[in-house]
Amino acid sequence: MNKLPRSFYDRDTRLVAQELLGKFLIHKSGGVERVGKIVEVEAYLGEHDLAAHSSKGLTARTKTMFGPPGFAYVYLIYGIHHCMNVVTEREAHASAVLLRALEPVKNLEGRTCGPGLLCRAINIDRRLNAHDLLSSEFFIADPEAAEKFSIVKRPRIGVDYAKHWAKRQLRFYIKDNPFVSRR
DNA sequence: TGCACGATGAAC
DNA sequence: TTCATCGTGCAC
Repeated sequence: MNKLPRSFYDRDTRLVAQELLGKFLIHKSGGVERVGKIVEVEAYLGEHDLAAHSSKGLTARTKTMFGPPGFAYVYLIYGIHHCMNVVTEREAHASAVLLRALEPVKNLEGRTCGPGLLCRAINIDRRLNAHDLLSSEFFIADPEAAEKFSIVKRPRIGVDYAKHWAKRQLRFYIKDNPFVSRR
Protein backbone atom coordinates (compact mmCIF):
# COMPACT_ATOMS: atom_id res chain seq x y z
CA MET A 1 0.00 0.00 0.00
CA ASN A 2 1.03 3.54 -0.78
CA LYS A 3 1.87 5.50 2.39
CA LEU A 4 0.69 9.12 2.32
CA PRO A 5 3.64 11.58 2.18
CA ARG A 6 4.17 14.51 4.57
CA SER A 7 2.99 16.88 1.85
CA PHE A 8 -0.48 15.30 1.95
CA TYR A 9 -0.98 16.62 5.48
CA ASP A 10 0.64 19.99 4.85
CA ARG A 11 -2.43 21.47 3.14
CA ASP A 12 -5.77 23.10 4.00
CA THR A 13 -7.33 21.13 6.85
CA ARG A 14 -10.79 20.88 5.31
CA LEU A 15 -9.24 19.49 2.14
CA VAL A 16 -7.12 16.98 4.05
CA ALA A 17 -10.16 15.93 6.09
CA GLN A 18 -12.23 15.16 3.02
CA GLU A 19 -9.38 13.42 1.23
CA LEU A 20 -8.76 11.20 4.26
CA LEU A 21 -12.16 9.60 3.63
CA GLY A 22 -11.63 6.20 1.99
CA LYS A 23 -7.96 6.01 3.07
CA PHE A 24 -6.61 3.13 5.17
CA LEU A 25 -5.34 3.59 8.74
CA ILE A 26 -2.74 0.93 9.56
CA HIS A 27 -1.39 0.10 13.02
CA LYS A 28 0.99 -2.79 13.69
CA SER A 29 1.39 -3.75 17.34
CA GLY A 30 2.10 -6.97 19.20
CA GLY A 31 2.85 -8.68 15.91
CA VAL A 32 -0.65 -7.91 14.60
CA GLU A 33 -1.43 -5.62 11.69
CA ARG A 34 -4.80 -3.87 12.06
CA VAL A 35 -6.36 -1.95 9.19
CA GLY A 36 -9.47 0.22 8.97
CA LYS A 37 -10.90 2.39 6.21
CA ILE A 38 -11.57 5.97 7.34
CA VAL A 39 -15.26 6.75 6.76
CA GLU A 40 -15.92 9.74 9.07
CA VAL A 41 -13.78 12.71 10.17
CA GLU A 42 -13.98 16.20 11.66
CA ALA A 43 -11.76 19.20 10.88
CA TYR A 44 -10.38 21.45 13.66
CA LEU A 45 -9.06 24.57 12.02
CA GLY A 46 -6.53 26.07 14.45
CA GLU A 47 -6.22 28.53 17.32
CA HIS A 48 -9.13 30.68 16.12
CA ASP A 49 -11.48 27.65 16.04
CA LEU A 50 -13.22 27.75 19.44
CA ALA A 51 -13.97 24.02 19.25
CA ALA A 52 -10.30 23.10 18.82
CA HIS A 53 -8.10 22.26 21.81
CA SER A 54 -5.49 24.58 20.34
CA SER A 55 -7.82 27.57 20.86
CA LYS A 56 -6.50 27.67 24.44
CA GLY A 57 -3.01 28.21 23.13
CA LEU A 58 0.14 26.12 23.36
CA THR A 59 -0.02 23.85 26.43
CA ALA A 60 1.54 20.55 27.43
CA ARG A 61 -1.40 18.63 25.97
CA THR A 62 -1.82 20.58 22.74
CA LYS A 63 1.90 20.70 21.95
CA THR A 64 1.46 18.06 19.25
CA MET A 65 -1.21 20.13 17.48
CA PHE A 66 1.28 22.99 17.23
CA GLY A 67 3.91 20.71 15.74
CA PRO A 68 4.57 19.75 12.11
CA PRO A 69 1.96 17.95 9.96
CA GLY A 70 1.69 14.19 9.61
CA PHE A 71 1.91 13.35 13.31
CA ALA A 72 -0.76 11.74 15.52
CA TYR A 73 -2.42 13.84 18.22
CA VAL A 74 -3.92 11.34 20.69
CA TYR A 75 -5.57 12.37 23.96
CA LEU A 76 -7.73 10.91 26.71
CA ILE A 77 -11.31 12.20 26.88
CA TYR A 78 -13.73 11.86 29.82
CA GLY A 79 -11.03 9.90 31.61
CA ILE A 80 -12.09 6.84 29.65
CA HIS A 81 -11.75 7.06 25.89
CA HIS A 82 -8.97 7.99 23.52
CA CYS A 83 -9.34 10.23 20.47
CA MET A 84 -7.06 10.06 17.44
CA ASN A 85 -6.25 13.08 15.30
CA VAL A 86 -3.94 13.80 12.40
CA VAL A 87 -2.01 17.08 12.58
CA THR A 88 -2.36 19.20 9.44
CA GLU A 89 -0.87 22.32 7.81
CA ARG A 90 2.39 24.04 8.64
CA GLU A 91 4.07 23.85 12.04
CA ALA A 92 2.43 26.17 14.62
CA HIS A 93 -0.83 26.36 12.65
CA ALA A 94 -2.31 24.03 15.30
CA SER A 95 -4.95 22.36 13.15
CA ALA A 96 -5.94 18.69 13.00
CA VAL A 97 -8.43 16.13 11.72
CA LEU A 98 -10.27 13.92 14.21
CA LEU A 99 -10.89 10.36 13.00
CA ARG A 100 -14.44 9.43 14.04
CA ALA A 101 -15.18 6.08 12.39
CA LEU A 102 -13.53 3.21 10.53
CA GLU A 103 -14.88 0.47 8.32
CA PRO A 104 -13.15 -2.76 9.43
CA VAL A 105 -10.67 -4.12 6.88
CA LYS A 106 -8.31 -6.37 8.88
CA ASN A 107 -7.94 -7.53 12.50
CA LEU A 108 -10.14 -4.87 14.09
CA GLU A 109 -11.81 -5.90 17.36
CA GLY A 110 -15.29 -4.77 18.32
CA ARG A 111 -17.12 -1.73 17.03
CA THR A 112 -15.37 1.09 15.16
CA CYS A 113 -18.04 3.79 14.88
CA GLY A 114 -17.10 6.69 17.14
CA PRO A 115 -13.71 8.19 18.07
CA GLY A 116 -13.35 6.25 21.33
CA LEU A 117 -14.41 2.90 19.90
CA LEU A 118 -12.20 3.42 16.88
CA CYS A 119 -9.12 3.81 19.07
CA ARG A 120 -9.98 0.73 21.12
CA ALA A 121 -10.55 -1.39 18.01
CA ILE A 122 -7.23 -0.53 16.38
CA ASN A 123 -5.27 -0.42 19.66
CA ILE A 124 -4.47 3.29 19.90
CA ASP A 125 -3.81 5.00 23.24
CA ARG A 126 -2.02 8.16 24.29
CA ARG A 127 1.38 6.48 24.16
CA LEU A 128 1.00 7.07 20.42
CA ASN A 129 0.62 10.83 20.90
CA ALA A 130 3.16 12.70 18.76
CA HIS A 131 3.94 9.51 16.84
CA ASP A 132 5.07 10.07 13.25
CA LEU A 133 2.49 8.87 10.73
CA LEU A 134 5.26 8.26 8.24
CA SER A 135 6.58 5.48 10.47
CA SER A 136 6.48 1.84 9.41
CA GLU A 137 4.04 0.58 12.09
CA PHE A 138 1.53 3.45 12.30
CA PHE A 139 0.52 5.28 9.12
CA ILE A 140 -2.21 6.10 6.60
CA ALA A 141 -2.18 4.79 3.03
CA ASP A 142 -4.04 4.92 -0.24
CA PRO A 143 -6.07 1.75 -0.87
CA GLU A 144 -5.17 -0.35 -3.91
CA ALA A 145 -8.41 0.50 -5.69
CA ALA A 146 -10.05 3.85 -5.06
CA GLU A 147 -13.83 3.74 -4.77
CA LYS A 148 -16.36 6.35 -5.77
CA PHE A 149 -18.49 7.99 -3.08
CA SER A 150 -20.30 11.18 -2.15
CA ILE A 151 -19.26 13.22 0.90
CA VAL A 152 -21.86 14.42 3.41
CA LYS A 153 -21.11 17.63 5.38
CA ARG A 154 -22.58 18.22 8.85
CA PRO A 155 -21.84 20.23 12.03
CA ARG A 156 -19.31 18.63 14.38
CA ILE A 157 -20.47 16.45 17.28
CA GLY A 158 -20.21 17.47 20.93
CA VAL A 159 -18.91 21.02 20.48
CA ASP A 160 -22.01 23.04 21.41
CA TYR A 161 -19.86 25.21 23.70
CA ALA A 162 -17.99 26.64 20.69
CA LYS A 163 -20.52 29.39 19.86
CA HIS A 164 -20.79 30.01 16.10
CA TRP A 165 -18.06 27.47 15.42
CA ALA A 166 -20.46 24.73 16.52
CA LYS A 167 -22.62 25.43 13.48
CA ARG A 168 -19.87 25.18 10.87
CA GLN A 169 -20.10 22.10 8.68
CA LEU A 170 -16.73 20.59 9.49
CA ARG A 171 -17.80 16.98 9.93
CA PHE A 172 -17.44 14.85 6.82
CA TYR A 173 -18.48 11.29 6.15
CA ILE A 174 -18.99 8.86 3.28
CA LYS A 175 -22.62 8.94 2.21
CA ASP A 176 -24.59 5.78 3.04
CA ASN A 177 -21.62 4.07 4.67
CA PRO A 178 -23.02 1.80 7.44
CA PHE A 179 -20.05 2.39 9.76
CA VAL A 180 -20.59 6.15 10.23
CA SER A 181 -21.13 6.90 13.94
CA ARG A 182 -24.41 8.75 13.71
CA ARG A 183 -26.69 10.27 11.10
C1' DT B 1 -3.08 22.93 45.44
C1' DG B 2 -7.82 22.36 44.25
C1' DC B 3 -11.54 21.91 41.08
C1' DA B 4 -14.80 22.11 37.09
C1' DC B 5 -15.26 19.95 32.86
C1' DG B 6 -14.71 17.57 28.53
C1' DA B 7 -13.89 16.54 20.25
C1' DT B 8 -17.58 9.70 24.48
C1' DG B 9 -20.09 5.50 25.12
C1' DA B 10 -23.20 2.64 27.52
C1' DA B 11 -26.82 1.84 30.62
C1' DC B 12 -31.25 3.07 32.43
C1' DT C 1 -31.07 11.33 30.71
C1' DT C 2 -27.42 9.91 33.65
C1' DC C 3 -23.04 8.35 34.84
C1' DA C 4 -18.14 6.43 34.70
C1' DT C 5 -13.43 8.35 35.42
C1' DC C 6 -9.05 11.20 35.11
C1' DG C 7 -5.90 14.53 32.82
C1' DT C 8 -5.85 19.33 31.77
C1' DG C 9 -6.16 24.19 32.35
C1' DC C 10 -7.02 27.80 35.17
C1' DA C 11 -8.54 29.97 39.35
C1' DC C 12 -7.05 30.91 43.96
